[in-house]
Amino acid sequence: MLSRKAKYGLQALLSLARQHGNGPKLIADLAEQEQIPKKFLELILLQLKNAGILSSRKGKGGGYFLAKDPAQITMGSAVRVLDGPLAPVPCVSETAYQKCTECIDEESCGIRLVMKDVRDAVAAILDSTTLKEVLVRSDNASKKAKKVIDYSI
Amino acid sequence: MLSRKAKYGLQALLSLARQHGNGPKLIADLAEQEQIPKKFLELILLQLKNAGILSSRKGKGGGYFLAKDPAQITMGSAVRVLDGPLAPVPCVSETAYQKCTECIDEESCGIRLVMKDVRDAVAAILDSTTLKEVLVRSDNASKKAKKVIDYSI
DNA sequence: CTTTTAGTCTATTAAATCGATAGATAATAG
DNA sequence: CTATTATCTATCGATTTAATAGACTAAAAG
Repeated sequence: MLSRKAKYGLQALLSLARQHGNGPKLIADLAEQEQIPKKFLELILLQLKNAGILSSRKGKGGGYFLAKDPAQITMGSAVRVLDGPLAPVPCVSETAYQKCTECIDEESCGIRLVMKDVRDAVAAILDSTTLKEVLVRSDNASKKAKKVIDYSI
Repeated sequence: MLSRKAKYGLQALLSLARQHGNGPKLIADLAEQEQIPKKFLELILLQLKNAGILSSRKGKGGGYFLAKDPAQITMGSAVRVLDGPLAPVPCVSETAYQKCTECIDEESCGIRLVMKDVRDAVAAILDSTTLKEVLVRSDNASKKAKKVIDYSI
């Protein structure tokens, strides 16, 4: 399950991606537009900044902006920053592997075998999907919905 | 992330699947063999029973056993019982759909589009993997490991 | 060089969830 | 009836989550 924090973070990233190139955006504006508690959003943005996904400028004309191109930022990287590893169990995580304390034979653990498949499937999707792609897909979906309405007139 | 409860539950199910047909197994035995706190395991097994995955008998000669054949019980069904929906966000759940309160246009929500893919991928794996298959895969992995050892003698 | 602007840091809180435990109760076999 | 074994209800402490508060720092403007 995606935490509220991660969801807020993704919303903010997508909003920043949409206006990428038009200078920084204020936390306050972002909070209002996306309906996110401002103080909570501060922490989230800071975390994304510390992870190298966002950059910021202080003072007048300041705010937050993407540190890289929207096509260079994956959903997977953002989720990992905000919610931790994608793997359902630590013993199949590629980025934060941890051995099961009680598991005797990791190689033949059935749960592990299945959960490894799950992790790989999730990672394949999230690590290959960039903010740019999400915007495109979202726009296509809007357009499609609009078209349906147009036809119905 | 898989909860400890779900992990314990899957361990118990796999153990029961392995000796399916040989009568019921005591909670106490299961708890000891799988190194699970007995009282905690009671609740887990009960939950699986109420979901129709396990059956039980009280009194002497009693215990827990699978309600269906191991090839009829999927990992997905067990995880849903113990950890709830597979979907990372409720608005893409097939079994427990809930609308996002704040989301204006669900159809074009980028986060939703991606998370729907994630849900589908996870569900495709877990809903198609049965306890029986997990046992087979686990045995194959053990055999393979053993073979490596044999060769090395 | 002072004021305003806007991000940064540290701490705290309330509520929810998680993992686990305790003890009483109900059903079944012999 | 008695021993056995699952079932129910309640509770507990620890952790995590979501959110808030307030002081601090850096940059820009005048």
